[in-house]
Amino acid sequence: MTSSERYNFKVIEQKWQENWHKQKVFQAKVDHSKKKFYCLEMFPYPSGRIHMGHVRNYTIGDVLSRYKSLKGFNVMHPMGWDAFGMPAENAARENNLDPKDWTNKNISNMKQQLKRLGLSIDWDREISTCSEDYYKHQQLFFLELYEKGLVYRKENYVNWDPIDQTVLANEQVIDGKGWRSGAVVERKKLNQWFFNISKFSQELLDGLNKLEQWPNKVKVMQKNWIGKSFGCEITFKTEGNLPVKEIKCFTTRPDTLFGFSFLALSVDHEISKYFSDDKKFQDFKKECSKTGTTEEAIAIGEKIGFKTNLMAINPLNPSEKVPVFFANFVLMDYGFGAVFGCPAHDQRDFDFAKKYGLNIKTVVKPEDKDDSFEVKDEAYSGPGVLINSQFLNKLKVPEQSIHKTIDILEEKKIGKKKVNFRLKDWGVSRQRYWGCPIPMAYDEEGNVIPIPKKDLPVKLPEDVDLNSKGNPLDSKHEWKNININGKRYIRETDTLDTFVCSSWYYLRFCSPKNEEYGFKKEDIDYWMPVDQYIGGVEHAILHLLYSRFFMKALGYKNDDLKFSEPFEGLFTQGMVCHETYKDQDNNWLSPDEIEFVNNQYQKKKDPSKKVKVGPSESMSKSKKNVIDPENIISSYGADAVRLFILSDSPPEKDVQWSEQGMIASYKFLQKLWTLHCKIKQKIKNNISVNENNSELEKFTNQMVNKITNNLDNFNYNVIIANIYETYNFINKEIEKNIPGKLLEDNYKKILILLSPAIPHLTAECLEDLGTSKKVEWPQVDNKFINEDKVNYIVQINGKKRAILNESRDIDQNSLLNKIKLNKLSEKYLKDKSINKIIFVKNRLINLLINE
RNA sequence: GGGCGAAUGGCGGAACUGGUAGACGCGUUGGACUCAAAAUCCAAUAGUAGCAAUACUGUGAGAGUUCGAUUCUCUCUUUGCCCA
Repeated sequence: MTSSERYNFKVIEQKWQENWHKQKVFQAKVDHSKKKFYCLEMFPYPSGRIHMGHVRNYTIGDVLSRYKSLKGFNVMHPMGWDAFGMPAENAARENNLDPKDWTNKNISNMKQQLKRLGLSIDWDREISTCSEDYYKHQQLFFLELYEKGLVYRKENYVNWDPIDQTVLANEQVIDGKGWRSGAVVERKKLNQWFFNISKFSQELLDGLNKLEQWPNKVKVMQKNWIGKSFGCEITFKTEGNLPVKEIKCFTTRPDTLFGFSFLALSVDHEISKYFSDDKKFQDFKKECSKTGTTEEAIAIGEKIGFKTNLMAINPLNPSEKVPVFFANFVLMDYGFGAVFGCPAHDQRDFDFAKKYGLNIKTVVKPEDKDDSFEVKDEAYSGPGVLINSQFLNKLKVPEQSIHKTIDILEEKKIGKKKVNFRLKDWGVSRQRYWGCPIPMAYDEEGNVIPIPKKDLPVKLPEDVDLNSKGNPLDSKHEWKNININGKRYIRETDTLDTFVCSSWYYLRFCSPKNEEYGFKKEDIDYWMPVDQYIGGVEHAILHLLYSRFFMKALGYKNDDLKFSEPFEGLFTQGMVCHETYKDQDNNWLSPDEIEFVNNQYQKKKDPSKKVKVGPSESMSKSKKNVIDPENIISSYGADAVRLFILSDSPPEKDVQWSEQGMIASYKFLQKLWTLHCKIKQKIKNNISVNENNSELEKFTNQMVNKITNNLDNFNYNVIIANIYETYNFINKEIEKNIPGKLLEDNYKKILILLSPAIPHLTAECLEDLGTSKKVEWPQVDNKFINEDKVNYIVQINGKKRAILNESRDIDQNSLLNKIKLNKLSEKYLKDKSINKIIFVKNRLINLLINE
């Protein structure tokens, strides 16, 4: 392309993308002489088309990868596909396709789209979780974890969709109904496979402290999710007509034991076996199953109970006996499925006690109230002092009371100090076709046997009937019935949760082609851990916690793994938002259906219809406020899109999509090219002047400093501002006479500074200047950072009155003398005495005078 | 209800460990070019007063610490996210 032409992004972007591809510029190889940098963005689900969220995510990662690479790191920046999951199965069913074909077609389409963004990805490492090459290793990991005792099978409640005959994830239950069938979801017990993640609760919690480069909020979320609570296990003696002598409870508030007024059990508590013939209890149990399984549903739902004839004895006050209930708000997963109720100091217990007319005894008063304080309309759960609690009275709640009570209970051998975690084991069974088969089988008696490792992989069968009710694998008899060592078995037909696939993919990228095992030790020893992981904050808990667990599980009883945390650095980017539009009938409208005429929005085909503009929300198909990246890239080019998506907001915050902003970025690149042509001409003319123009050099060095700092701190929006600043400066500066060599050197440095954000245009410019060798990130010459002259702020009584440009490191008295020579002193200091002077070296001077 | 964060021009947002508030972009206004428009270029753009130099006010509200606070502390308001 010759300099006089308008910048043609279509030609140039394609040219460089091909160039990078042919020369394998981004191919990563283990090289122990260089420091590695593993940059990973969360891999996409192959839905068929990329969306703006991907553009933002991968642009951020690309800027980082390119920058690190220019800085001399050996960068690995891979990409793959989170390719198992329900959408493929649904799409396949609706359109009568094979999920595999559907997925692979989507992958190839999305790959093309990603390539058009000019990402510095090593495509030789591409992986797809639905390929046999990937999931066979996952099956082996499953067996390894099984051998280590980290995988087990148990009965558990699930959200069951009675129409689709399938298990639903919590997020697929909307208002208590199945998201697709609309059927009322039931709680059903199913045998499922579990990963023993709770075994690592403490480790997962402790590990967070080491993750210095993680956003604090993510660590806090994980900490809350793991939910370590410190409390006490108390054994209550019981009396009644059942052969039950005692019930174990876990509580975090043993100090309120004197306020004890009932004991509540989960309907699944072992005691429930004595009620199996009790019709009323069974009805009650059915009623309970209508409340969802989430903690929130339980908190909001009405509290109901079923009274037993048992009485529990307060261990600290044996004359006191309280009723034992089954209650819907007690979960078998928490503690022992039994809690003691103290209505005065827990709102849930309070509501329950009111409903069943139970005693409400106040045992904590706020510090500022006297001992006659009584809980009336709502429970009091704040801090204070214990009252009405005999020997526990006057203890401070919670600092003293909990520990002290536990000590007493331990002494009396009634209770035991105990730590409890909220984190539950990870149920990984899914009753679906399109997932990784679980390599297990059952004999005729239902005993479990792992599939022998030599028989792996358990391949997902093809040509299944997706329209069959329930799990399609169940009716695939020729696949299901197998023979191992001459004995008949039935395969496990559940497949693994797709979160399992994404829990170790970062390892696979290190050895994507390794046949024998999921990774090669020498590869992960070099590349792992991931130096920077980038993705949406919506994965703050599950995916990141599961990945952390998987790493620990692989390292369990295995000394080969040298690290336990997979992601050294984490960055969570914000979403891409757009205004929402509705017509008069409250139907969502997409941005292409409307236009802006005469200061108002109207429908394109029907200008008489008014359009309501709603708040800007994250782009989603349901609200139709999506912008298709492919169209945008076609109209404006990859560099322009990259520039815009980075420019408007800090990357960790949401960004507002703006067509005007997009156009501005596009125009700016045209201006940059025009400037490039001017500069090239100037270099060519090579004016030899003796003038020593150091302004350009100074600016360049300061900009190297600024952009480097901003890159290091993820201030990518500020980098774009720096790029604009640079343009503004140079565009003016080149009007001056600048020696050709000086101009060329500085301009090249600047192009390198811009290259992580806009790689195609800068590559073209560098080539146009005849740069052929590999470029490096420029160094800062500190003499340009610390200038000889400094702007001193002159304040009088704390108010800025002037700025004096004086020599660096000037002392207070010299500066004061300069001020006295200035007209400033005439105005402000005449006939006034200076009481005090505050002098900050190279910054400011503040004169305090009498008014 | 609990935890964490946020609040700066018309808008998105800058401001290093307390030291020139509003970088940069969008929008708006005026001008140049043009028969005209688009594109492009130049200039202005926190508010109030003033012809102006300039002065005063100003970072959600109120207090506090300080010579000096967008930045630190406390209270409140609004708002976002997570958990319930």
